[in-house]
Amino acid sequence: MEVGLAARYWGVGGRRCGACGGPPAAVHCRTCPGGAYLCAGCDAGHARAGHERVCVCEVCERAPAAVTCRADAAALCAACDADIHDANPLARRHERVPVQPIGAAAAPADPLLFAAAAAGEKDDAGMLAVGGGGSNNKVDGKLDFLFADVMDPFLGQDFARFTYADSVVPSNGSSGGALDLDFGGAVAARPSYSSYTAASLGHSGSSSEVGLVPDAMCGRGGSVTGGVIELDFAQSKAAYLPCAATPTHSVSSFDAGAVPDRSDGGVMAAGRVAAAAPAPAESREARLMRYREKRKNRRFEKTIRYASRKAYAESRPRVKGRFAKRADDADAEAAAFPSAAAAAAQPPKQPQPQPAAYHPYVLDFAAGYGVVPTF
DNA sequence: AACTCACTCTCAACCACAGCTCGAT
DNA sequence: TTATCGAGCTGTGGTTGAGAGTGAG
Repeated sequence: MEVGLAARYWGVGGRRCGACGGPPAAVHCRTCPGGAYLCAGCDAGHARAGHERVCVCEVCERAPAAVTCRADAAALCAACDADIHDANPLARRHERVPVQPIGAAAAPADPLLFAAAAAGEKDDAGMLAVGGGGSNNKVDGKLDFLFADVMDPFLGQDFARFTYADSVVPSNGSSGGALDLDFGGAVAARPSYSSYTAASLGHSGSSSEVGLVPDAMCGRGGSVTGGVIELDFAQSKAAYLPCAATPTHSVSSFDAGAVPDRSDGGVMAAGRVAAAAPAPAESREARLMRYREKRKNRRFEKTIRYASRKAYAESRPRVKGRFAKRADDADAEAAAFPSAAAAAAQPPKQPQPQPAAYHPYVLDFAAGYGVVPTF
């Protein structure tokens, strides 16, 4: 990546508040002559005056946000939007909507927050609810979002809200050791660990290119202590998890982006993160840095959560791509697929040429019915 | 400009079943 | 409180067909 582009992505040289010159600008006031970049503190007066303001691009922090990307949960200026979303086909599919002024009237103002909540999406609804614990101050709640105090609890997490990314795997329904975020009791969202599997965690057990998520991350055998996930791979899946043989998995939250780096806000116990309130001590820069790091490390490859199921699926007989009953259940097979059974019963007119990748264990059931063991 | 046709590309649905979850006992 | 049981759910991959998109005529 070019230096200039990297500088933009990492927010180097973000705008300072045009009013006080102190903290980084968080909003851009359209009402002020020529526009004004304001920090949170200085923005309060403009808010009271009813000025029309939009948040600053969360990537470059140098231009007013033009669009809101729901998949990235970020407001981006036009240039950053183009850079980020032209990067690959998946990114191009991100749904983006024009950013709305902060003071705009309630409901559909920011689809990222409000439309999603209305649609009943738990994670986004959680973002809304976290704003002030079901805040009765709507304006403040939105400002909190803009200043990352709402979104931040999610910045360190990869949620299933990246619903347009191919790598997303719905978290399973377990509640055991899964990371449940309980933001003031308003919502319990389950993270998807898909984005930091292969590279971040260093687990790549499958023969394919996909990442492998250890089951311990998915509800069993995990513990969270002090921002570090300690995975106990000896607890389960030792039989088939390739990574189980090297149980030295202690992943820092920075590396994995899986656990919010909170020293004051969240109470982590028994695999449950209770972040009752945003962490005021953590700077916006740090949180944005973590968000960008996570986005940078995002993986779009398909993620395998259960290696055993993959192995079974690969070894399972198929009919036209669909799973079929086991080959040893021949009678049931004949009943289910009489044409195939009849064809199989016919002696071959000519010896069938063996495919290039012929495997002695491949059973050819009427051309197209095969058992492909992977062991 | 509007329409048809052929072709390419994308993506959801389908299937069986081991393993998991969770409520009941 | 703990253990056990069983019903129901989840996730896995290759193929296919429907639908969208595109370009030529």
